[in-house]
Formats: sequence, C-alpha cells, structure tokens
Amino acid sequence: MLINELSKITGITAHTIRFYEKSGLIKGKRDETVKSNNYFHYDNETVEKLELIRDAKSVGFTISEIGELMDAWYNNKITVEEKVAVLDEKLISIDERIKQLKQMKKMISQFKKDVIEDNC
Amino acid sequence: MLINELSKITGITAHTIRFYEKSGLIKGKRDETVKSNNYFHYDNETVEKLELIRDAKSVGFTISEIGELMDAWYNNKITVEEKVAVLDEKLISIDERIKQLKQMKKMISQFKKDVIEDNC
DNA sequence: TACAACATTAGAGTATAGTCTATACTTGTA
DNA sequence: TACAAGTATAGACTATACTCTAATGTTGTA
Repeated sequence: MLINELSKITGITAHTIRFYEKSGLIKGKRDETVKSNNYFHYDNETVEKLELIRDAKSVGFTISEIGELMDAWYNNKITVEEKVAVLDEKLISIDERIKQLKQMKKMISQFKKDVIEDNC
Repeated sequence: MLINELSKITGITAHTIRFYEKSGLIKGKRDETVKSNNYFHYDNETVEKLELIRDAKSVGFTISEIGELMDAWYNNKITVEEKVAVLDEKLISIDERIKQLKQMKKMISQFKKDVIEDNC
C-alpha cells in the first residue's frame, strides 16, 4: 500500500509517517520495476509497527527507545540475548514508572483527603 | 534563602529554577526593606514545591499540568470543590497511565517469551 | 578596596517530536 | 487530455522544557 492508505488505516498523518521513516522507525520499499515514480510501498507489518509506536508513545517512550524496542521486535540481525536484554530493560523501566505513578497517586489521594477534611 | 541555596538543597540548577519561576510554578519574594538589590528570597515551601515538580515531571506531567496541581495544592483562592475536581482529574489520568503501562508490560513480556521459545 | 562569587534580565541556543509549506513530478478519472 | 488528487524532498516553523550566554549590578572576604 502507499502512504495515503497507510495513513487512513492507522490514523497517523502522512507527514508523521514520513517523520517516522526519516527517524528510522519504519521502512517503505521502492518498487524497482516501476521506473516512472519513486513511491514507497508499505506492508501490513508497517501497520503493526505504527500501532506499536502509538502504544509505546502513549506510555512515554521516546522515539529512540521505540527504535530499540522495534529492533528487538523485528530486526533479525541481533541475537536472542541482545533482544532479551533490550526487552528486560524496557520491562524494568515500565515497572519503575508504575511505581512512581502509584506513589504520586498515593500523595494526591492523601492530599485530597486533607483538602476535604480541613475545609468541612 | 537565595537561589543558590535553593539550588543546592534541591539539586535543581538556578537556571531551571528561574525557568520555573517564569513559568509561574514557584514565586520568590523580594525584600522590600532592602533597596540595594533585587534578589528573590525563597522559603521551605518552595523547596517542597520543587520536589513536587520533580516527582510530577518524573511521572510525565507537563509544566502546565503541574501548574494546575500546584494551584490545587497551594492556592487558597480556589474552592475546595475546584481543588477536588483538579485532583480527581489527575488521579484518573494516573490510573489511565498505569493501565497503559500494564498493557505494554504484558505485550513485551509475551514477546520476550516468543523470542526465547522460537529461538531455542 | 580589590575581586571572586553571586544575583538579575533578556534573549539566544538545544533537543525532541512533530507539523506545515513549497516545489515538482505522477497517477487516475471525467 | 485536462486536472484533481496523490507522492517525494527539503527545509521552515511550532511547542515544550530546558540550558546557556551576555551584560550588568551586588555582596562578602582577604
């Protein structure tokens, strides 16, 4: 599929898709048999990747972290050990974030209680 | 205390403290009795606020979200109801983030399992 | 009193992550 | 075949959150 269809399927603008392409997160293929244009072609794996990018972004991963994650996910040039190392690192950072969020939740809940009690 | 001491206590640079001051997150007081300089004075509440800023930033709150939170926390011009509304909103967004992080964790864990199984 | 250390403001610079514009070429449909 | 819609690239622009520089003035200690 071409960029417009990819954009429609994922809900991510063509501009942003091109930005991800430049950032190395996704990779379209050019059809060598067609000489008249230079269009990029994308497959269903790219759709999957864009969905992964969206999910990873929503939990606060940066583009470069997402790049590492996608390398572990899709790049077969790195070893199983290397993949597992990256995945473990991400799992640890997720646990850390959950811990911090729970702490912040506790703090805000306590403060909410204080606000209500002190003022009624 | 002056900005340098505040910086040493919190570990946040004077530059960044001034940036937070400009952003409206903290507010130093000028000593009206001193005419020779224009120095800002900070109290222990500011130390507390800077620690709150650091915690809130680490869980992904933006400066403007932190501003709202600090208003609920320290500003006595808004009503209890308004404070509770802001706090509830933040609690909901924290729950949402925790949920997303857990989903991502599940995904990565599953993928880790697949990587190990497929390659051994 | 010299001078290092500290303070202020304005504004420039950086990094991240887009977002948009301009230019130019290609494709598909009335 | 005209022309609207799609595609590519380069580069400008935006927002957020700092980070740093320059210019200038103040304070405290040897």
